Amino acid sequence: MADDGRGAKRQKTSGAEMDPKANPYLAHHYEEESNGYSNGYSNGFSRSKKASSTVFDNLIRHQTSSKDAEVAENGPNNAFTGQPLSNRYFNILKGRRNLPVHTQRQEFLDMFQKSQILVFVGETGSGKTTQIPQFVLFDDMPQLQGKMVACTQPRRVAAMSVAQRVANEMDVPLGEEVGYSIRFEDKTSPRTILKYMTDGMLLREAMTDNNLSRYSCLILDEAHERTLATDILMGLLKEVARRRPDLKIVIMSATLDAQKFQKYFKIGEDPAPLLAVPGRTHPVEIFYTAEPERDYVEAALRTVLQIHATEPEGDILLFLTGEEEIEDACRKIGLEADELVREADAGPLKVYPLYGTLPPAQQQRIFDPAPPPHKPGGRPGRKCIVSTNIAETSLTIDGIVYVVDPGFSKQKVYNPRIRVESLLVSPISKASAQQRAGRAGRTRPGKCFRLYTEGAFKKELIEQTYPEILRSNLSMTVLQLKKLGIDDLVHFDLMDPPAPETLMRALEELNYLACLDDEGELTHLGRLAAEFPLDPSIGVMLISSPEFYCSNEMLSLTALLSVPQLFNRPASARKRADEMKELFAHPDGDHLTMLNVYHAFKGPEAQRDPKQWCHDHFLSYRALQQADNVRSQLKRIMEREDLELMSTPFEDKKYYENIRRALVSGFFMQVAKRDGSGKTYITVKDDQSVLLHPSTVLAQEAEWVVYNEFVLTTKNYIRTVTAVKAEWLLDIAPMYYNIEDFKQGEIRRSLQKTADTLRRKEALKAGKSRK
DNA sequence: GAGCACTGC
Repeated sequence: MADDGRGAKRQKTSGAEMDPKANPYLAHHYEEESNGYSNGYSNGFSRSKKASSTVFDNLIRHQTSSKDAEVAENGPNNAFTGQPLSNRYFNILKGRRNLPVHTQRQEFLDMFQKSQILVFVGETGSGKTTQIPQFVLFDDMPQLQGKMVACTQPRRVAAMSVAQRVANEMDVPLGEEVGYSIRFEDKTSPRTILKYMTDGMLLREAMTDNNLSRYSCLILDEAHERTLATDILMGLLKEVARRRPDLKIVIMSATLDAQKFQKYFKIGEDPAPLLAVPGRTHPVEIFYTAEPERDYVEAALRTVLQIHATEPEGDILLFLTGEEEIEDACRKIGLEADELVREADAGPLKVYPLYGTLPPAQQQRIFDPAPPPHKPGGRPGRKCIVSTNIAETSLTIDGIVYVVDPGFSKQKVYNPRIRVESLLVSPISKASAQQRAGRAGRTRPGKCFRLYTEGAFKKELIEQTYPEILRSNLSMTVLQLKKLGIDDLVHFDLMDPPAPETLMRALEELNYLACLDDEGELTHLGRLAAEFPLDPSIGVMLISSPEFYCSNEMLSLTALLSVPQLFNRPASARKRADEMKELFAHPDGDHLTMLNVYHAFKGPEAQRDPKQWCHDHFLSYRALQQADNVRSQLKRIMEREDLELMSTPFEDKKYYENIRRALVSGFFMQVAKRDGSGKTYITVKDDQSVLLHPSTVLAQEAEWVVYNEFVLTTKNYIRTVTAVKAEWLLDIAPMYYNIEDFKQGEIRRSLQKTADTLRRKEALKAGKSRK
């Protein structure tokens, strides 16, 4: 179909695109509309043909009222598609009109129309995440602009489930007018006008489109969570708002911290306008323990079973800290509950684990209804969800009446002095505890059992968890900011600026990696590294790998390093699991072992029944699948950037050596040297005394090792280690291994010795060749 | 002799 023909036809027939020229308020947008956006829109065109006119014909952008929107929502046809609205739609609509946000729709519109930036505070149950973006749609009419409204979420599951919910509310198939976009999955189409996405995804988009020009309105949800991506986006949006006066911004938050957001987004000297909507939650009765609990997992299990045995109907939500703890607890609760059924005639109890790395299908199971009684009239069944922090915020599960809160979660902590990021089980904040308790009052009055004393709550818990930006290694963030075109990092306006030392560390690290030059400017390598969703050191390693003839292998390894735990080691079968791991072990280290696992996984034997094969070999099928996913994403980027994919032939005796050398090209700052002849190692430059993690396959003899991570538990461990040679360090990272920069000691002596030997060898060679 | 919450076109 010819372009001009389509354009003419659209004006007459597409309701959503109805004669923009006739509307003086839209005239200036007409030109934009004929670029790009119209391409795919014509595909879905026949659908909207039936609607010869729509409610939007009579509305003026940014001048609508809540009444207008309500009339539009009342149908009988869908305002955006022209299709007749379903019965389900009208049923859901009734519920939506009962949400607290609904009563303030006009107030919201007034503020939205008046101000470029708006802070919106809605407590849980206010309906803000689902309703506000829809309020925006009816007034902002992105479909007439060829633009979209985006609503960011810190987590993938939330983006997916909210998008599904809103698609239902708007009576459209998910992925059409309403879609979502997360890593590995873009469920949107050219028709999409409302897109839920992860905050990280929007940040990624900002790197290629610094003005975020595809959007007419950006809604940052759950801003109070202060994820790294949210914090950077907020700083960025302040700048984009200046460059794009047409862009509307809504910051949504759940807590009392609203003033901080208002002040940060001040317009001139005035704080950004604020709209607060009360939540709708039922009262939650809080119980504390009289004495501190020694073993919180054990106490949690006891509490769950007690609730099941004695409390009236209602589902249970238990917060624990990690995957294994959760799986373990689920098994134990299941067993004990069966006993309760047999011995005390308790109702059936279904136990579901919930954590981020769980496959989506299994995550969905938490929404299954509670089991019915064993026999008619018997004691009611209930479900118990054992979850990480993921259930604390975005993911809401209706029907929860009892919350068990041991008061811990795994949190990232960063120590800039020794440049170590680690996960630690730490006490939660008061805000978190309140959030957790609130989960019990979604559908009716509930109870929250805190497994700590009231005194501990009041005196020991901090008010708010520190924002992530203050707890992270910022090398990737700094690289992203550079890529986003932020040159002056020191004056980039962040809500909570990180310590100067942390920034300096990041700049220094990027300089060593040659991602930034001595002036702090992005280098070609830095620009490339920013294209990869990887830590800069790993990105650099991958980019350099063609020089070591092993980019195919490094692609696999990089993918493996960015997914969770590969090796399963269930408490019940540790010995078997270790034996299986031995099958893949490479004497030179864990990186090579992981690579062996991946190759075996992709081999014909495993591929006959990969799930079973993984199970038999105590490997995480999910992790390997995820690695495969990551690998293809990284491969696409490699190809796009013209980085060559190659391998050293497996028969070549340099096959593994090349891989180990390539490891050094990225990990040269994560190197440790054996201390004398003992078991301890010393990290290069930071002089930390560390031990090889007991999970390593590496024999203790290795003089020098590169390590993937530092694990702080009972002792200082380095995990995932591979043996390297001192001469490679000098050869591959001469800038970092400039011997004069090292203080006197074992490491310097050893490097010096290596350098001397190398020089003698060179001299010998030169002498020989002269003869 | 041990433990990865959350995210990334």
